[in-house]
Amino acid sequence: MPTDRCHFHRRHPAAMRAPMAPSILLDRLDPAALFQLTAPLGARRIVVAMSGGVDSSVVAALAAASGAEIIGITLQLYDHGAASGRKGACCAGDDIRDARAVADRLGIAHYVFDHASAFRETVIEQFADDYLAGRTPIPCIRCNMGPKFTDLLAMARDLGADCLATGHYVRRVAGAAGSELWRAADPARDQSYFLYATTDAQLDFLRFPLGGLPKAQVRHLAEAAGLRVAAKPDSQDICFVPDGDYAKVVRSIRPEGGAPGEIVHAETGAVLGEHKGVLHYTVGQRRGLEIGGLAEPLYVTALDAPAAQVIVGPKRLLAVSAARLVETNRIGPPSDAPLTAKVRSLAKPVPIVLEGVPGDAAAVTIRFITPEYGVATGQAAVIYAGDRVVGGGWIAETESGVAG
RNA sequence: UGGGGCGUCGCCAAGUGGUAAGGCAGCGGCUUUUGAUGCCGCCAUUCGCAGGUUCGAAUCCUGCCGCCCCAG
Repeated sequence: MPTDRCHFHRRHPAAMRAPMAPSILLDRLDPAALFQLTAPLGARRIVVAMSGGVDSSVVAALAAASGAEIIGITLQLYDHGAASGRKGACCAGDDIRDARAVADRLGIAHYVFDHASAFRETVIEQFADDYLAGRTPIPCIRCNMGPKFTDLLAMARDLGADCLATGHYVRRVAGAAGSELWRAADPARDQSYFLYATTDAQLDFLRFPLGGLPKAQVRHLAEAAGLRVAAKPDSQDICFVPDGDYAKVVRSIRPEGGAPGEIVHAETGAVLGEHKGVLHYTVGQRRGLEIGGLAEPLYVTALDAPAAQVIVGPKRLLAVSAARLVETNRIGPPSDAPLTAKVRSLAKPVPIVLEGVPGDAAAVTIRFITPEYGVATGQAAVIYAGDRVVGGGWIAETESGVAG
């Protein structure tokens, strides 16, 4: 159990209204296959990570229909009033109420743990520090690594669960050498990028029942199960940033950061203007520089946090030929197949050559066959062999140039 | 206070009698479980100001204002 003090909100299934009638839609899916558990499921205990969104709610519904004993757990990750009524958030305020309502509806147990202080330390403060250092953080991965796949997973084990199921769109595939992590069947929904840091041990215990389903079907399942979250908007943006103004969050955490400075041209060294703080920019960014009068748009090519400088230049200066990854993780066996890598969540995987062996926090270098643009330190690079996640790491350094 | 040049959207800039291109910046939207990128849309009834010529001018004429250059 994590160090956080936990507030229990135990719901006793017996005290609930009678579970809903089994849905035809749910019946069509084989629970044993969805949750990768051996029968009889009646003897199994599944913990479901419930964020209050559609996806994890459907996982809970699928689990509830499986015949296993189900315990829903929701982590309260933060609690600023501004978040409570917000669309697309998770894990605070209304979302916790939604999760509880879904659990009630399904007739399953539901615990809420106050995880706010741990989340603040492991995710939000790291997020702020990354920005102050001129990096572009990606808190969702840190959140998966810590609160979800370490802390919550430990809770599930303590509760005697056979597995922890989440609503992530990613597939867990039984391979010859153990569990493997694969991209979701629905490529538009794939979330494997956010899960590259999952360890083999964690993966062994995790289940992702939605990995093989298209999003539309998940919505239908939510409707069929009569879940009030069926039409809830997908979460997006950073969950703990109330209105998209992440800079405000950074300043509230680290008031000393965010000093204004010069905008400098990468090639001429000319000072083109002033910026309102390095934390407002990321490599590859175009908008917000407020420098006009040029024939070509200007992009941020680098951030020099110590000098408080934003370095800018034309798009061609964004070309990156290689990136050094640190704190790497490896999932499953190494692969001899041609590899690809994603350097942003929305990027397409591009062909790379791997130098070094990822895993055990080792540093490796990925070399792009064709130049990649907008590669920012602090982001993750995730390495794929086909649809399988081989591993990944944090981008610590990039090598500019058009040569592959 | 002689000569020459220029003054078109925040910036750059086309347009020299026919009823204001484009780029950059900005704004809005789409897309998106990170930050970006990308894409789409919007963005000067008005051309330093005031008169005049003309059916019609940012484009021609006059005056004024401002800026620049060369002379002194």
